[in-house]
Amino acid sequence: MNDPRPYHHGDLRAALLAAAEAELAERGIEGFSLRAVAKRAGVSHAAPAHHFGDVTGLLTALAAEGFRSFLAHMTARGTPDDPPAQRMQAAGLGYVDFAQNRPALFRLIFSSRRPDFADPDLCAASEAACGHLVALVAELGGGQTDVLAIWALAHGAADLIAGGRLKGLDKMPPDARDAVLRAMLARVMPRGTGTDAPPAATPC
Amino acid sequence: MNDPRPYHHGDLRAALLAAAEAELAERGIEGFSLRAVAKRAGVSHAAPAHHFGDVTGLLTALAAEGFRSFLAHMTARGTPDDPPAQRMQAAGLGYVDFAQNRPALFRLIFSSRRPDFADPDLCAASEAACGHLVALVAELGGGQTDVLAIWALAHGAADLIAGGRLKGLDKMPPDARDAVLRAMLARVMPRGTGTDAPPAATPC
DNA sequence: TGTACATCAGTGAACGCGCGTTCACTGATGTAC
DNA sequence: TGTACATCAGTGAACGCGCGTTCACTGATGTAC
Repeated sequence: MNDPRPYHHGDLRAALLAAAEAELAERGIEGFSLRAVAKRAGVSHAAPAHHFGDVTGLLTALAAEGFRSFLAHMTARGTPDDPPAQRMQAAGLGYVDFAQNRPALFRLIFSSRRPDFADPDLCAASEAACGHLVALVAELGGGQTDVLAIWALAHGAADLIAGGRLKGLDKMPPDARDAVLRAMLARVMPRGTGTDAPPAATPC
Repeated sequence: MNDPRPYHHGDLRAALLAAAEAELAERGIEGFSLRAVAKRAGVSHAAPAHHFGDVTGLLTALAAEGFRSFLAHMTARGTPDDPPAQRMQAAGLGYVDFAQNRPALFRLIFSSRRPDFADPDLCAASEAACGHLVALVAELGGGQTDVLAIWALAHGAADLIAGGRLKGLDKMPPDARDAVLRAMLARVMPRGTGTDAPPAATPC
C-alpha cells in the first residue's frame, strides 16, 4: 500500500533533523521552535521527544551532523595523497562550500549556544573536524600568523556567504568562484619560510 | 536628594540600550527578551514601550548604535590624513577591535534578523559604515580579489573573536595582538599591481 | 511666588499566545511458541 | 501458519510558564498666567 501517512514514519529521526535544518534556514536560530519542526515534518509536536528527548537534544544532534558535514566538505576537494599545500587549499574551499551549501548548520555550529557542546558525540564530531585543520597546518609548517590568516580568511568568506552578504560571489559560476577563492587563499598560504611561533590559538 | 529610585529615570532610553546589549552578551540573541532587559534596567516590563514601541524597535535602535560604533572603531586607529594603505590597515584593526569590544553588537548587526534593517536610521548608519570601507578600497585601487580578501580576513578574525574562539589572540597584550593582526592584514593588502576586475560584491 | 493644568514617563494588572514538556493512550511491528 | 504478547513509535489533550503587548492609572515635570 502507498498510504501517504502511515502511522509509523520509517525514518522520523532523519526527517526531523532535515526539518530542523530547514527551519533554521528559514527563521534563524532566534525563531526556532520544536513545534514548528514537528509540523514541518508532518508529525505531532510530541513526536520528537521519542528521538531526541528535548529541544537541546535535537539541536545537539543536528550540530554533530553539522560538524561531520563540515569535515566531509573540507576533505571532498582532494585526496589524502595530495601534497599538504593542495589539501590546505582544498580545505579552505570546502570550508566555504559548507557555508554556502548548509548555511544554517554553519551558523549553528559556529554562532549558537543552544546545542550542548559538552555532549560526547558532538564533542567528537567537533574535534574530528578541527583536528583536520590543525593537522594540515602542522604539516605545512606554518606559524601562528599563517594559521590565523588562513583560518580567518576562510572563516570570514564562509560567514559572509552564510549571511548572504556576498551575493556577487555565490552567484558566480562555480569555476569562476573557485578561482577567486583560490586567489584569495593563495595570499595567505604559508611560504615555507619557517615558523614564527607555535600557534597560540587553536580552532576548537 | 539622592533617591536611588526616582520615579523618572533620567535617561532610560540609553539605560535600556545598555541593558539590551548586556543581555545579548549574556544570553545571545536566541535567549533575548524584552522583559529581561527591563528587569536588568530596573524598570517595569512595560516601560520600554514608551521609548521603542516594541521589541523590534529596541533591537533596531541598538543595531543602529552598533553600526555607528562600528564605523567609529574603524576610523579610531588613524586620521583622515594618513595614506590610504595605512587607513585600510587601521580599518581592519578597528573592525576587529569592534568585535572584541562589543561582540554582542557585532553579532546583532552581522548575524541577526531581528532588527528592522529597512528602518531609515538603521539603514543610514549601515551605509555610513560600509561606505567607509568601500571608499577605502576604491582609493587603494584594488580589484575584486583584493577587496574580498581584505574583507574576509578582517571579518573572519572579528567573528572568531566575537565567538570567543581566538582565546590566544584576545588575551595577548594589545601591542602583540596588533602586530599579529597587522602581519595578517599585510598578506592581503593590494600591492598596487592594478585591478583585476571591478568589485562584484559590496559590503552592504 | 503661587496655582492650575497639560504633558510626559513609568507602573502594575491583565490579556492572549506559543512554547516545551508530560502523560495515558493507541496503532503498528516483530518475535516466541 | 496462527496466536499471544512485548516493544516501539506516534497521538492528542493537558499543564504551567514566560513572553509581548495593552491599558487605565499615577507620579513627576514643566509651563502659562
